[in-house]
Amino acid sequence: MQVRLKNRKQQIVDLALELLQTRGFENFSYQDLARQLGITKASIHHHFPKKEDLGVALCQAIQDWHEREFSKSRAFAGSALEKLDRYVRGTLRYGGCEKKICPLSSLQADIASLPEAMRPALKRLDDHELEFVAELLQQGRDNGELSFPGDVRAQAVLVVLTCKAALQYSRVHGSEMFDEAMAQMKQLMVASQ
Amino acid sequence: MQVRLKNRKQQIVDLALELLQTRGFENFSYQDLARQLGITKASIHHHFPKKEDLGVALCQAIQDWHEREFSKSRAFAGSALEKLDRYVRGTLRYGGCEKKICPLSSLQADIASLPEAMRPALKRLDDHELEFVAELLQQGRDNGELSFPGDVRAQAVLVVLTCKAALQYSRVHGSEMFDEAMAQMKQLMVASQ
DNA sequence: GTCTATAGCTAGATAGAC
DNA sequence: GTCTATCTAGCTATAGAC
Repeated sequence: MQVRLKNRKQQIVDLALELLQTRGFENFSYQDLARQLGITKASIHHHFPKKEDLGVALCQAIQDWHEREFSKSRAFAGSALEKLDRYVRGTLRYGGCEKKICPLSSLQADIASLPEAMRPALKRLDDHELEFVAELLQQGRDNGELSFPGDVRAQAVLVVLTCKAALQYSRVHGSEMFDEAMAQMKQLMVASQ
Repeated sequence: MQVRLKNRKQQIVDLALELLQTRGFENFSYQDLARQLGITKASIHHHFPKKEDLGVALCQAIQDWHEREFSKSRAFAGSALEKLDRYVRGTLRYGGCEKKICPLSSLQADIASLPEAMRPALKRLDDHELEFVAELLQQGRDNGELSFPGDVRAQAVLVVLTCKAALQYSRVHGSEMFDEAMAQMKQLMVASQ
């Protein structure tokens, strides 16, 4: 029935997103999805004929997540530092635990093997995120909460890059490394110049 | 003959390292290696019976590279900033071009699927690299070239993380993003406090 | 050291019954 | 929408000839 179709599709996307963050796009299979959902591979193929189709749906799901989170942040009546904290502890992680990295980092790592259709989507998602963080930093610098030299965009690149890599490292070295990196980053942006 | 054995083994490791940096450990096969070297899969298995054995050899090769590069840097009579530049443009890249990321980042991304034997090796390699960069930053702060708040180790984490992520991003967004991130990072370390 | 041949498995994907 | 059955292709790995 139509109702279950949507639910099932959503279940598949949710699980695939989790496997993307823990194992990478090329390192989970329709078999993995089928087993964990209690259905067969053929059923997954019914919803997403090719894995590439699933990949595109994953990008769309991330896009939706971004849009929800970014507009929540814009509506949130807090300081730039608080918003940045919410980004670091929430948005960036996509409901993540210690074993999950950012789904965009995961896709970047597999870029050479990724289906062609996913690459422009990935680039757009990265750009969208950078734009959002740049907006945050701009606000913070304007009202004096943050201080850093140079271009806002360049600093946004630095912040986003650090967050992503910190998630990747913390999977190998423990979450203290994530906290250490975030604390140092913050110190640089309130102490500099 | 013994002489060719060593050469062949080295050829395999060199090529595997390149594929590790471009595609990831789980995304190249003995078939890929065999094809590009003009031999058969069975021959690769002669040198590295299991893929895990090849993986361990890759870690060892990276370790050797680190040791060579780090001691060259220590012997180099330049400023801390110059040494940092050499790290960013040379050591970090492992002979890399625009399509290659750091081999350690690549292994981190695949951590969940990696053979058990490679994980402690990966952690040790990361730590070794962090130690080296911390040493550089310490020297730079001591002689007044660099200035940054907080712990040297924490700043080293920040620098290394940024470099690694910048390589990953630049594969998707072009090398200008790498340059932009490095420039901003440097600005923060000479301008702050 | 390199080869042919092959085992055993898993991947993505499709056809067709229900 | 989900199933069984099946296909093709790729993977890691091994045995044994040369």
